[in-house]
Formats: sequence, structure tokens, C-alpha cells
Amino acid sequence: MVEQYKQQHPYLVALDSIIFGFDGESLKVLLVKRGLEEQTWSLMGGWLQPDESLEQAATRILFELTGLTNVYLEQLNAFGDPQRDPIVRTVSVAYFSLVKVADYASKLTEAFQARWFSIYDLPPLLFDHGDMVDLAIRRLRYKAALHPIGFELLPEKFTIPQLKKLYDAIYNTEFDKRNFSRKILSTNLLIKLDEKQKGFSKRGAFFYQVDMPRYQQLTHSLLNVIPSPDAISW
Amino acid sequence: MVEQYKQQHPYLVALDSIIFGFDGESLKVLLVKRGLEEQTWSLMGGWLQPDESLEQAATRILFELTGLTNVYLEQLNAFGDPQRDPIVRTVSVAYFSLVKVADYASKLTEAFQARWFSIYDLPPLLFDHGDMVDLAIRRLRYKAALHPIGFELLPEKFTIPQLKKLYDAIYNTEFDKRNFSRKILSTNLLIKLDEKQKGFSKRGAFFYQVDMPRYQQLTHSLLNVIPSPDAISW
DNA sequence: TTATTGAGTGTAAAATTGACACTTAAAATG
DNA sequence: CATTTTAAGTGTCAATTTTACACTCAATAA
Repeated sequence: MVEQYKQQHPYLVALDSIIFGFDGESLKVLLVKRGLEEQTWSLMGGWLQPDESLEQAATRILFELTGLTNVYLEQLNAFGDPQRDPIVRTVSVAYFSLVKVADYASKLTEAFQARWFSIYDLPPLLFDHGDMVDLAIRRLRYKAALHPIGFELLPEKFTIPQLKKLYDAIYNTEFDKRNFSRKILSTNLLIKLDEKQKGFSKRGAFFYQVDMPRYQQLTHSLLNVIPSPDAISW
Repeated sequence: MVEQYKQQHPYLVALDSIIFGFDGESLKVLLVKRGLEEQTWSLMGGWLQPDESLEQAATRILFELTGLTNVYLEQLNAFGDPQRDPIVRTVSVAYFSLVKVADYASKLTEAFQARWFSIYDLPPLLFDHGDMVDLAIRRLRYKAALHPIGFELLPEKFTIPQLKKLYDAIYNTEFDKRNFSRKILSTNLLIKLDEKQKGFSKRGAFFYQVDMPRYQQLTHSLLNVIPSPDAISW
């Protein structure tokens, strides 16, 4: 009876994560040097262990390679081309992750030999990691147009201009600031703080933070977060 | 160097497909009896073979178990809970599929021991197949709200009332037929035929078919296909 | 011929979107 | 201290889209 199982070929199962960050100017992806003989830039990845689920494994690997915890993590796609890893056939489940760069930036690059790359200036990547990144960017654009996940890339407290810059970066465009803030504020997701940002502009912009209970309600609802989402496709 | 690979545990990799169909009244999922000792209703599934990609495997299995070819197929999610298959640890990549029931209905149930179940009246399912179906339904609702994929579930020629019934079934609601047809027609995806449907209503409804070139352009674009998509979430 | 049934269509009010420009707060400058 | 500079912040109007809602029409059946 269990014969049916015994005849089957097992494969290695890997997890790879596309980690997005935003440094205030442009959208970045976190990469590490990896490979057997030649070192190639590659995604954060590792192997599935016997006692863990896919999401647990992705979370563990992220922590081991970056020290990051409590980050936004979502399954992107499973990649299983027979030739994708030339050494051993491996199925890789890719996750994408949104992190608040500011909190970790220094730690990451020092201790972990990791580097942030602009999504418009990526080095050649290991295996099919380039495809994974492409898909992740498309998915991020798609998702961020409909769900208020942008906040995951910003610090706890942020200003509306910062948020607009983030969306400008994600969509490689420039939104109208009047329409943008009207739209964002109409979601009622943001709580205005008394505090103002110092040092960046003369006048200073008010800080906001996410209304967490409302955010929980709405993460999975459809909101039109950006103007003309019709232009987005995947 | 390749040591790194040798130390890893391999796992079986399966593919499972949630196959949606529409019989004119309600949304259905195609299931088969499967299992070792006790036969349980389960999704169409099979094992990944050494020489095929995930999508190829899903397509092959679909064909072997149902005879279906040329169907809409999209990766849903990879499921990898350590306990999901109690016999051997297996990672399953789930796909969801939209088929035109009419073309195949009889063949399927006869030759392949398969049965269509209303999504509101599912039997207990094998392993985590219930979770897979739940997720697939949510994904279908999400996707069909934004992309004109509903046609994949209807015959080549269909009427607007048929299409509305399909959407009513997907969302378990009743859309306003005036607003619905205005919205659908405004996409310019439908070509009106001269022919009318006979036998169903006295007056008869005009048949339409999809404008294929335009459909190709638009499948991946965001269209608001249904009213108030804000109500949909996943 | 008349009745029945589902197909097909229009309108007006409300809400949302998109385009567009001036004022203001605060620091920097001289 | 007055002036300049820079980015923040805000409002309006026209166009479009959405929603709610009800009657006529075509064809078959009686």
C-alpha cells in the first residue's frame, strides 16, 4: 500500500526570500554572496528541515541570515524547473518579505555580508533568482496597489511625504501629492501624531503611525491605494 | 562542496489541483475517491517526476486523471506542513484550474470516477485538501473581482444572463443585472453574436463570445469586474 | 389572442477621481 | 532681525464612475 510512496523520487526543498527594503529614496532588495566555487549574489535561502513547515523554515532562515524577526512574509511562488539548480534537483518555495530597513541596516551589512541593491541595478543572480525577483517586484506592485502594505517598509512613525516617496519608488513614477494624501487619509488607517520630523525639511512634516486595529481589519481587503491601478498588471 | 547538498533531507513533492466548474447554477469542485485503506474524497493529485517542471506536472496529472487539456491553470500555494501527509512527509504544490464543464461533464464522471461537488456542500477531504479548497475559493473570488477570468468557466458562446449567474454563484450573492451588464460590456471584451439561446427563456438571450486578442491583453490587467470589490477580501 | 416569462435597456443622484496652484511654517541666510 | 528659501499642506471644479431603481420587449405557451 505504501508502495505507492516508495516508488516516488524525493527532491530537495529549499526556501528563498526576496527581502524588500526602502531607504527613503529607492526600493532595494537584500542579497548575499553565495555559491560553490564562484561566489554569486543570491537571495537569502536555505533548506527545509524535517520538523518545520514552509513558513517556519522561511522565517528561521531569514532570522539566521539576517537577524530579522517579526517581518512581513508572504509566499510568492514555488519554483521547480528540473534544471534550476544544476547540482541537485531542488524545488524552491520563494517568499517575499517587507522590512523596515532603518532598524537593521547597519547590523545586516556588517555581520551578515549582505548588501542592499536597487531593484533597477541588480547584479547577475544565482540560478533562477532573477526570475524570482522579477516576479516579486510585480507581486509587490500588484499587492501594494490594492492593500495598504506599504507601511511595512517604513519605520513606525513616518510622514506623508515619506510614504509618497515610497510609492513613487515602488511604481517608478511620481504621484500627485494632493491626490495621494487625500486617498491615503481617506482610508482612516493613519493616526496623526503631534510630533514633527526635524532636520529634513525646514517646515517639518507631521509624523503618522498606523492604526493597528484598523490595519488588521483591512490588510486583506481591497482598497484602491494608488491612483489608476488599472495601469498595474502582473 | 557538494557536501552541503548531501546533508540535506529530500522530500516527496506532490501536485494537487482544485478544479472549478460551473454547471449553470452553482460553483463546483471536481473530486475523486482516493486513499490507502479508507477511500476519501480528495483533489486531483499526483507526484512530481524527475524530468518535469511543477506546471508540467500539474498539467500532466490533470490530463491523466480527467482527460482535460488546455485549461486555465494557476499556481495557488505550496503546502508543507510536516504532518500534512501522515505516511511520508510531502510538500504539495496546489494549482487551481477553471474548466468548461459542459464539454467534459459526462466523460469525467464515467471514465474517471470523478464527481462535481458544490463548494457549499463538500464532503470531508483527504489530508489538508480542505484548506486547499478554502484558499482556492478565496483566491478565485479575489481574482475574478479584478480580472475577467470568469469566461474560463463558460462555454465558448454564452449569454449575459449566464455570465451573471456565474458571478452570482462565485460570490454567493445577486448582482443587479443592469449594472452588471453595463460593467461587463464596458470592458469591450465581449463580441455579440447574431445567434440567440433557444429553449431556456421564451425571448431568448443573445450569445456572446470573448474577443480573444483583447482578452490576452487584459487578463493580467486590473479591471473592476464586479461592483463593490471592496467587499471582497482574502 | 392573450398571458407569461425572462431579456434588455435608461436615468438621475451621489461618490469618486483627476487635474491643477497657492499659502504657510520653519530654518537658513545676510 | 528681515528676507529668502524650501518643502509641507491644503481646496476646488469638472469629468467620470457608481449606485439604485422600473419599465418595455420578444418570443413562446396557453
